Amino acid sequence: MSQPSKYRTHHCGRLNTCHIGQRVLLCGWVHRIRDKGFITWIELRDFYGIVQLVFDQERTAKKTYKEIKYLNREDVIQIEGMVLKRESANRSIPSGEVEVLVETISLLNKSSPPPFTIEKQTDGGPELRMQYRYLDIRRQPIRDNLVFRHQLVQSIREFLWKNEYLEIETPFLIKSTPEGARDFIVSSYMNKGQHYALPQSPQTLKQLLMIGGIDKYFQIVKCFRDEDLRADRQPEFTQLDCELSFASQHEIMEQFERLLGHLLEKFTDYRLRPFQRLTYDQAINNYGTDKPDLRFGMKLADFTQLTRSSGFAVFDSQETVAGFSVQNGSGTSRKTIDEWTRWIKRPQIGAKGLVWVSQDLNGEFRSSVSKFFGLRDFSAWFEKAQGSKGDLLLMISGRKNDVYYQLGKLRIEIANHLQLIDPNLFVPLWVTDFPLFEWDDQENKYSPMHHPFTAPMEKDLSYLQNDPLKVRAQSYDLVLNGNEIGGGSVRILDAGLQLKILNLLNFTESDAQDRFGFLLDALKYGAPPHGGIAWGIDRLAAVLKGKESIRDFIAFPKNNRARDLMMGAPSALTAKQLKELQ
RNA sequence: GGUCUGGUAGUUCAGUUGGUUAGAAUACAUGCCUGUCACGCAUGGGGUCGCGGGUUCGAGUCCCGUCCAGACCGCCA
Repeated sequence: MSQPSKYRTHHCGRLNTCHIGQRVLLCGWVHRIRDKGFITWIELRDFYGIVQLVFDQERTAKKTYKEIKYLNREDVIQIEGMVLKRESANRSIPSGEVEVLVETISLLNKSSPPPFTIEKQTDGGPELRMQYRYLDIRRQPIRDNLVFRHQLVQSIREFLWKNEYLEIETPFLIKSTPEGARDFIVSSYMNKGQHYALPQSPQTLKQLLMIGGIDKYFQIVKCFRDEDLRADRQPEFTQLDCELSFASQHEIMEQFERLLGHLLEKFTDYRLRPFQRLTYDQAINNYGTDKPDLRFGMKLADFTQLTRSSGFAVFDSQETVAGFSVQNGSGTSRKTIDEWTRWIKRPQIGAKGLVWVSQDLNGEFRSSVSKFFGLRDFSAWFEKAQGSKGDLLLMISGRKNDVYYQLGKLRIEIANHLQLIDPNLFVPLWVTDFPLFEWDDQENKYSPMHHPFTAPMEKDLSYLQNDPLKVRAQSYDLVLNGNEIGGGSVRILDAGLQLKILNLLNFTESDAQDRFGFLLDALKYGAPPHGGIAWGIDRLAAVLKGKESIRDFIAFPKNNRARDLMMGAPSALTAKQLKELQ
C-alpha cells in the first residue's frame, strides 16, 4: 500500500452505499450550490464524478455553516465528513444513494466565476470554449472523450504488441519534400539559413526501418500539414503508422482488418466480419465517392443510354445522366424536392438542377420531365435504379465526374434529412485498386493519388510509359461509415522503378536525388518487400463516437484558422530571436 | 484564394417597416425558503449593439469597407 494521500481518502464520484458510516476526506471543485436556508447542498466534483455534500443548521457546526456562504462555483475545496444514506436518492448519478455530512471544510483555492457553465450542456459557444479550453476539459463530455481516446490507443498498442510490432520513434526535424502537403518549417540556429520540416507522415523513415531489418513497426505519432482546416482536419494530428516486411497486400489488409474488428467489438455493438471490399471504380460508380457510407442504400444508377435522343436537351447535351431512387419517397413534397434542388445547386456542389420521377403505390408516375418521357421510359429507369412502387427517383445530368460527385453528396444529404442512418451501426470496408496517378489540372502534371512510393500493380506496368492514368496502385483505404480512417500501400522496391515514377511526377533525376536520394540509395542495398498502413487516430475516435468533428477528441485543438485561441499561437518572434537565425 | 452563415449584457440569444429609456433566459450579487438535485421565490447590478466610414431629421436595423468566429469548395502526396 502506498502512503495515504494528505489530500483525500476517496474519490467523489466513486462513493456508494458500501461507504455508508465511513469518515472520508474529499477534494474537488464546487460544482453547484443549493442553498435552502436551513439546509445547503453542495455538489462536489472531481475527475471521477460528483457527490452531494450536505450542511444543515442542526448537524453542522455554526463556523462551518458560515464558511459555505462565501463559496462559489469552481472553488477548490477539501472536506472531511461522514458518508450517509440519502433520504431521497438521485438515480441519475452513481453516487446518488449517498451524501456526505460535512464536519470541516477548507478552501484550497478560490475561483473567479467561469465564463461559461461547467455542465454537460454548457452555455458557452465554441470560440469561448477554445479560449478557456482547460475549463472545457472539466466538462464531462470532453473528459469522457479523452478517456475514450486513451482506451482506444491502449487497445491498439496492446494488439500490436501481442503481434510483435515494435514501437519506434522517428524524428520530427526532417528534410522538406516538395510533394504533397505544405510543410511546417523549423529554422535552425546551428545551420543559419537552413530549415527542417516537420513530417507530414513518417513515410520514408518507416521504409528505411524496413530496409534496416525491422520486421514490423508501429508508432502512434503526430504528423503536421500546413493546409487549411476542416471539422475533421487539424494541422497537427495523430496517426497510427505501421509498416511490415515480407507481407503481401492481402496479409497487411487481413491484419488490420483484425485490428479494426477487435476495436469495433470492444467499443461498439458491431460483430460482422469479413469487411466488404470495393474497387475504386465500384465505389465511385455505386456511391459517387471513394469513401462510401454503406449504412444505407440508394445506390447510384447510370441512365445515359436510356435517356438518349429524347429531345430533352438537358439530358441529350450532357455526357452522363445518373441518379438514385429514394425508397418510399414518392410522397416527398414539392417543397422538399425544391430544397434538395437548391442544396445541390449551391456553388460547393455545383449541379445545374434536379430531375425527379415518383411512382405512387398504384404504379402511377409523376415527373418534372413528363413532357419528354413516358411510361416506358420511367419504368425502365426505375428498373435500372432498383426502385419500385412508392419510390422517388432523382436524376442529375452533366460531366461524368461532376454528376457522380454531386449524386454522392446528395445521397448523404438525403440520408441525413430522412434519418435513414442508424447511429449505432458501424460498416467498415476496404477500397482497393486506386489509380496510381491523377491529373492535376492546376499544375498541369500527374500527381500521386496516394504517395510517390506506392507500388503500381504489376499487370498495369505496361501502361506506365504511354497511359499512366490507367495504371492502378497496390493501395487500399479503410473506410468506416463514410469516413476514410486509414490508407496504405505496398511500396516500390526497385530503385529504377522508383526513379521512373518520380520522373513521371516531374522530378528530374537530380531533383529526385536531391530530395529522395537517401531512399533511392537505400533501395539498392537489399530492401525487403514491404508495405504498410496509417490510420487517423483523431478521426477514428470521433467516428466511433458518431461525431463529425475531431476537435473534441483533442485536448488542445486549433481553430478554423489554425490558431490556438488559448495561448494565442502562432505569434510573431522577438527581434532577438529573429536575429539569431540570420 | 473563394462561397455561405453569424457577431447585441459574463454567456446563449430575441430585437417587426429605420423611430421613445435595447429585451429574455441563464450566470453574478443580496434576501427569503424544513430534503433539494437544472431546487424555488423576490430584489438588484450588468450594454463601445465587433470596428471604421456612409445614407438619413433619426441606424442595433439600410449601404460600403474591415476584423473575428463557424461550415463548406479549392487545398489536404
